[in-house]
Amino acid sequence: MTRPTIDDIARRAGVSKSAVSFALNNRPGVSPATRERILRVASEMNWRPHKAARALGGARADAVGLVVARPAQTIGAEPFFGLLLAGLQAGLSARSVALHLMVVEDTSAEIEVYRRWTSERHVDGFVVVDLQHRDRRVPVLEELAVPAVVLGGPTGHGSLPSVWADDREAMLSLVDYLAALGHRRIAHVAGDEAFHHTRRRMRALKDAARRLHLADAVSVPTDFSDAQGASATRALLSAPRRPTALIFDSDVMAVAGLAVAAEMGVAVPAGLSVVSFEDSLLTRIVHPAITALGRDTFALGGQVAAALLAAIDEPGSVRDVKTATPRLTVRESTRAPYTERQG
Amino acid sequence: MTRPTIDDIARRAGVSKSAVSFALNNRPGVSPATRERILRVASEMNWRPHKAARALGGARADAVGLVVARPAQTIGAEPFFGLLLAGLQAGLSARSVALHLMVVEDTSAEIEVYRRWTSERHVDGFVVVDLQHRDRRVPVLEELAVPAVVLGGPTGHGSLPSVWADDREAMLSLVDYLAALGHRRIAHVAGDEAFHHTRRRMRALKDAARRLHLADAVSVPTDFSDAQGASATRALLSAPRRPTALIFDSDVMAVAGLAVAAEMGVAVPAGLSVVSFEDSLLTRIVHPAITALGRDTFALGGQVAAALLAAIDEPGSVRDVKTATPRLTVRESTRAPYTERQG
DNA sequence: GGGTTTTACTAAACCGCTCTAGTGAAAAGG
DNA sequence: CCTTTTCACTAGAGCGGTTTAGTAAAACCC
Repeated sequence: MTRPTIDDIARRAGVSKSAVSFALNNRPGVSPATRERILRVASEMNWRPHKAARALGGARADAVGLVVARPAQTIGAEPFFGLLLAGLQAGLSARSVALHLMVVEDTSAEIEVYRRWTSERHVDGFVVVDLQHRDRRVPVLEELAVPAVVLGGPTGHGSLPSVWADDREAMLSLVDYLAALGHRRIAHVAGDEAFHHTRRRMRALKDAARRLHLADAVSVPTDFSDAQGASATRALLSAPRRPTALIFDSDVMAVAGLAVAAEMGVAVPAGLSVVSFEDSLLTRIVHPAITALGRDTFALGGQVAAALLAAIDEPGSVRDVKTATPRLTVRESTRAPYTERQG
Repeated sequence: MTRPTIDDIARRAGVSKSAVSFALNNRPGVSPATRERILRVASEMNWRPHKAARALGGARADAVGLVVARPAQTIGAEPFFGLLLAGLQAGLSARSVALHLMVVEDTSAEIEVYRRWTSERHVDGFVVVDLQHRDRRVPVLEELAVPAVVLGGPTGHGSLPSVWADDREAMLSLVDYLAALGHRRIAHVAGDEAFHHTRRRMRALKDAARRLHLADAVSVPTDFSDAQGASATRALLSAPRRPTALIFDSDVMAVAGLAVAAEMGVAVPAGLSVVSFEDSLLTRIVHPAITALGRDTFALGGQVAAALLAAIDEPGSVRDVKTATPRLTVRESTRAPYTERQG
C-alpha cells in the first residue's frame, strides 16, 4: 500500500485538493464543518505531509545545519559538544526542525558546506561554533544572507546574532576566589589563541592579576588537547617557583592536569589547587573532584536553537543573547595554599 | 540574483530541459559534445541540484536517521557516542548523505519517529543503537520495510543486518589475562541488563569463571551512570573479602570506580586492579591510566555507515558484519594482586 | 535505395503540495 | 428585487527536477 496524498484525501472527502490543503494548514477558505471532515479523513488515512513536496514550493527545508571543523577525536572527547548537540536537538525538534550535522577537516571545507547547503536549500539556517579571531566564516555567512547564530561573543561576529556567556566576568570572579584563598601565583592553561574566548580569558586574567597585585599570572596557550594540557602542566609544575593554583580552560585538560600532578607527586589540593573553566561529568567523577565554573550546556543548546528559529522566522529581528555567567561549583580540588594554611 | 535551475541552463545552452538532466546525471541521450557544453554552462552558472525537487520525483532523501532514546546527559558524557557520530558522519558525507539526529525520551517515542520519518520520506534508512533484549524496535522496522542497520549482535536483531563486535570473546580474553596475573576474585560492574551486550558479557564472565575455577565472579548490573558505577564499586569494595580486580562495562564507570577506590584509600593497582570494557580519552587521562579493551569507535561508525548505504542501495543484500574483537591495552591500573605478588 | 535500427534530442507528464485566480451561490444592502 | 459583497470551494499553474514517449535525422544493412 502506497502512502496517501492530499489527492486521495480529496477524493475520499469529496472535495478538491485545494480545500484539503487549506484545511490541513489552518488557512481560511473552508467551512468549519468541511475542515473537520477533511481532518478526520486525513487522520483516518494516516496522512503525513511529504517534506520534499512542501520544500519545493519555495517553503522551508525545516532543517538547520551545524558544521564543525574539528578532529573527530575532540568531538567525542568533550562532553560540552555532546551536550550542546543534545540541547540544540531538543530545542529544534520541538518545532520539528531537523539538525544536519557535518564534520569537516578545516574552515575552508566548512565554508564550502555553507555555500553548498545554502544554494541547495538544504537548510534554513546555521549554527556557528568555535568563533575565532577574525573569523573567515562570518563575512561568508553575511554575504550568503542566510540566517545564522554564532555561539560566542560578545564581539567578532559581525552582523550575525550571537549567544554568549561572559567569560571575562567569570574569569575575574574565579581569580578573586583564588586570591581570597591566599593564592598569589596562579597559572592558566589556556585553549587555542585563535579562539575568541581564549583571548578574552587571557586578557581577563592579566587584568585581574594587575588589580590584585598578584605575583604571577601566566597564561599558556594550548590546542585544547589532553596532551598539550598535560605537557603545559608538567612545564608549569617543574618551574622553580611553581604556581599554587592552576586554571584549566577545559574539563579535559583539567583532568589531564590532575593526572600529571598525581604522577609528579604533587598533592591536590594540599600542594596545588586546580580549577576547570568548564564543568561536566568529567570534573565530578575524578578524585579529587575538580572545582569548576559551570553552565548548563544543554540549556545553552536550547537557547541557540531558539535564537536561530527566531532568526529564520524573522531575519534581522534577533539581537545578541547573553546567557548566565558561569558560576563556580567548589569541590575538593581547591584550598588555601600550603605555605599560608592556618591549620 | 536567484539560483539557476536546469531551465536556465537549457536556455543558455540552447537545448531542452531533458537534455540538461541527461547530461548532468551521466545518462545516455546526449552526444559527448553537447554533454560537455551543458556541463560547462552548468558550472559557469554555478548550478546546484535542488534537493527537494529531486526527492519529490520519488528519489532518495539522501539522508539517514539516528534516533536515540537516552537522557541528554549520557549523550554528552560518553565519548563512545560522539565518536560513533563522527564516524557515521564521515562515512555518510563521503556519499553526501546527511545524518538526521534525534534525541527522544523513550523507546515509544523512538518508534513514533521511525514511523513518521519513514512515511514522510524524510530519510532513506536508520541506524539503530542500544540493542535491547526482545527489542520492540526491530519488528517495527521490519514491518515498515525501511533499510536499517543495527549496532550490536550477533543475535536479537531479527532480519535486520547488524554490525557487531564479539563481546563474549573479549570478556573471555580479559578474564584470562586477569587470571594469569593471579586474580581469583574478580567483580564486574556491568551495564543495563536490558541491553543485549550487557547480558552477553555477564554470561561470558560466568563461563570464564567456571572454566578457570575462579573463587568469585559477580556481575553487578547498573544503569551505566557514574553514580551507579560508583555505588556498585563502593559496595563491592566494602565486602569482607573484596575482589582484587574490577571490570567496568564503560569508561565513565571505570573512572568513577577509580575515584571511589581513591576515596576509600584502596591503592590502584597495588590493592586493586581496574579494567574498562570501553576505551577512550577518559581512561588515558586519569591517573593511574586505566587498562582497557579498545576498539576504533570512529571506524565502527564508518562501518555502520557503509552497511546502511549498501542496504539502501540494495535492500536485502547486506549480511551481518562482524567487526574486530576489542583488544586489550594494558596501562597502569592492572597488576598481580598484592597477596600473591612476587616482588 | 528502401527498410530497419540507432542516435540525439524534445515535449510533456509527473512527483505532492501550495497558492492565486476564478466561480457560483448565499448573504447583505439599498 | 436587483446589485454588491462575502463565502466556500475549485481549477490549475507552479516549484525544480526526472523520466517516458515521441520524432526527425543519421547510420546501417542487405
